[in-house]
Amino acid sequence: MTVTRFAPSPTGYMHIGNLRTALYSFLIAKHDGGKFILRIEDTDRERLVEGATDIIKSTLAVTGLNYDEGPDVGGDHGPYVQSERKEIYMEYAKKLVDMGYAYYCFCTKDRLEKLHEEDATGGYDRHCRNLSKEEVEKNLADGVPFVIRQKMPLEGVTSYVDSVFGEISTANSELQDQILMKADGYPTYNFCHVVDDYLMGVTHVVRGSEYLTSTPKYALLYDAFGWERPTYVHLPLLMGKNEDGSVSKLSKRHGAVSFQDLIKDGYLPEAVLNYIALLGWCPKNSETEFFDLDGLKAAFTIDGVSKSPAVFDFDKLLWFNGEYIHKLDDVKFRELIGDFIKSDIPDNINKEKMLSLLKTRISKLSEIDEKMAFFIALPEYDKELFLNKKNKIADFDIVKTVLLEAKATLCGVDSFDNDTLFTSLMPIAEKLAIKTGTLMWCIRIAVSGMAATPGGATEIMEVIGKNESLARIDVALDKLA
RNA sequence: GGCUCGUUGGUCAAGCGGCUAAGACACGGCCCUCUCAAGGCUGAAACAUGGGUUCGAUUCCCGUACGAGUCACCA
Repeated sequence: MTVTRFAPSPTGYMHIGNLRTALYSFLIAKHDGGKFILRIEDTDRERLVEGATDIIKSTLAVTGLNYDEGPDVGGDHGPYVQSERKEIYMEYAKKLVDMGYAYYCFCTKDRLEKLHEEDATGGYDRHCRNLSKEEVEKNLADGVPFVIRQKMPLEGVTSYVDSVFGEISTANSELQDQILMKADGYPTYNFCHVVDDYLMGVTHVVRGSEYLTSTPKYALLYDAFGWERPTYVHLPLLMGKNEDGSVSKLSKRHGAVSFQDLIKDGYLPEAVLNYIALLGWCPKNSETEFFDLDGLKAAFTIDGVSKSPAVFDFDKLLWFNGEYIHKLDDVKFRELIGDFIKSDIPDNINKEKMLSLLKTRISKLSEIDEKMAFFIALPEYDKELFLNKKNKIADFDIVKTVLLEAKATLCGVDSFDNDTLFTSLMPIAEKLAIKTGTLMWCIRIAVSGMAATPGGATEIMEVIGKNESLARIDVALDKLA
């Protein structure tokens, strides 16, 4: 059975790149009907951020990436928080020492720093690699602080096959005797993720390509323990576009790059998920780009993952988001938009009508206030706005005539709905021998004060009601007087 | 700097030895229209570069350039 995991460290917000890793990891498991595990990697005690784990969990929850095993869900391989597994790692590390694949190192941080100053590219000089058994025992007995390092082979080459990038080979001489267990008794990522992945039965290790070159070290660990190596699936990086046109790893300076920032900005989780699924992966033989989670589960295969980094394009995300919003039914839309409406809506406004007018004209929920402002209050505008070449409105006389006629007609209309308004006003066009466009242009400018509006003149009047419509026409007439 | 990986239009990308080199976003034009949006049609726009291999290379190999990643008691 395919078993994958998402193993974030709780150091803050949920980066969109992490979310994509979680998504792909989830999809690889679920495409095969396998299991998806959440594991919290909190071994760096200094970078821990309060509440970060909750953000991770809630993000997975709202995106539907439900895990079969994990903290607060349980499972046969718990605990799922690494700080609660501390003893396990020490046990396995000692096993490695006994087998000759690791060793105690008593070098102080000061010594390491000095080493680095002398030769910045040299790395650790393996000073403790060949300490005698007696020396080690004595130090241990004396309580000298220690770390445990992996004993890398000095010669030869280590290779592994990545299912996205193919065979990756590294000369063992490139490999540092990396630290497995830190002086504080906690393991490093380099060690504990291997132990946990094995113990939890993870078959596919899915992670960003920044691990591509360190994976040989992990493969060596599997070999040392005599464990079968997992399938490695490294994902292309997510990039952001810089102002000077260059690209670099997607980060805060590129804009809102955490999932919660995006949501706060009015993006829909479904749209975000759909968009990031397509960053670095392409479905086989699909003519649509629209996928919900079930669609992704069915379509996702590893051979569709690309090797080259993908630049995050906010324009396309925005387009996707707009598409998702437009497809919402009105009830759902009203529910979602509620949190984003900050302004007070006066009683004269037909809120439902207004929102359905706006629904197809916004691309993210946060645009709502700005887009509906003119319904609430007539904006300042200049009478020049009435002039319009396309409708052959070259002077204000015709505008005035139209508005006077419209006012007269409107006063006698009681039912201010779109259809009634339209059929009531149309005779004016006939009477004045002008086009519908010309007639409605004048009225629309008067009731909106804007050159471009969501909806036509009659729809706007339906929203703002009779009194307000007439009042706005009077304002226009005043301007033209 | 060493090592590793990558390179198809501005962006996401299909392609897996022979194609007029798909599609999507963004951009331009036209249509529709009660302005806008949506929708329909349409246009411009790409195989980094030099060598091979081959009857034939975007596709395979090597070099170059460019880009990225990585070289922590961080993950």
